[in-house]
Amino acid sequence: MRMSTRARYGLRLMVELGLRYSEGPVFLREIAKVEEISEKYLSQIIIPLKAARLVTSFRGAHGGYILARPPAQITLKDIIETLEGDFDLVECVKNPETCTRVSICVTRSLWQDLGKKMAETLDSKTLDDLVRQCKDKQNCAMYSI
Amino acid sequence: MRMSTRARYGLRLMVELGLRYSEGPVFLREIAKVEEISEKYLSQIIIPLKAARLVTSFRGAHGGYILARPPAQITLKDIIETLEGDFDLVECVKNPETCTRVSICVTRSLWQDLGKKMAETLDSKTLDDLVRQCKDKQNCAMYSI
DNA sequence: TACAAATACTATTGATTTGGTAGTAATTGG
DNA sequence: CCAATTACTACCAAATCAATAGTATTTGTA
Repeated sequence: MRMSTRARYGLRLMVELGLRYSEGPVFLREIAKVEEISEKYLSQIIIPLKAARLVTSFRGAHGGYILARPPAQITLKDIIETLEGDFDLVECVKNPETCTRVSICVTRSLWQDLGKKMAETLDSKTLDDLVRQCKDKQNCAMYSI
Repeated sequence: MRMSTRARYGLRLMVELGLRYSEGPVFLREIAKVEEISEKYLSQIIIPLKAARLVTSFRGAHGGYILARPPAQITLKDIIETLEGDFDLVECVKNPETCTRVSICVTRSLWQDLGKKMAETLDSKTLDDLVRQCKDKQNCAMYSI
């Protein structure tokens, strides 16, 4: 069971945006360089983050991206859910009508519980927690330029 | 984020074996019928469960499968881990040497935490919990024959 | 001992998802 | 006007998923 690179890269992207939140819009190129991720790929990953209103973009010269709100107001659940989809581990959790066995199946509630637990765990942490950790390390990517 | 059908079918398979644990070996054909899953596919899924010593098989006429130990002694973590792989959500959790950024990356510990939480959640439940739920429902698959 | 019924093993396959790349269009500050 | 940036569309190779097919092996029993 692995997290997709979309979610992994996207989270790193958000951490970088969090580190520079007070400095205004950041070029994707810089983040790509610092995080050693393809800029083209990051530009794909950031689309859903924009759509979810976690990130705001500015086009044209001196454009860039900035968090739509302070890192402390963005939970990791917000981010992962946007990039990885919801935490309904099986289809029948959200759409019970897609399975004829829901009334007799005891596994459904397990998947429901597990998904809820994952969501809770991620909802209890904010982007700011990661940003602070990064700053505490003193050697996080953005500062090593 | 979805659980694979391997894990979903495999768990249902294990619940059925749990329901009949006291009755000796069960034919895969019967479980396939009751759970409405392809017998051929189930025969693939049960291989890792056997390898993990969660299930014991008997070949030949009047063969079948039976749980290797009582349902109360099999956690759901045992089952899901066997079918879905470990709970290391990113490669670097288990193999830090595969990423040059582990020393500066703050996302690694998050993935580690989340994986651990999932494992804990599943480790706190046993197959017997699901078997009991099924029996309580009075209408679980094995009883509806 | 032959046979039927079951598991064990090996290979294949179509569909989907993943993890990107490439190229062009649109926007905008200077 | 131009350079720099985001936005959009299309494409693609590789891996994974969800099976299916067929054959081999084992074994209780008639």
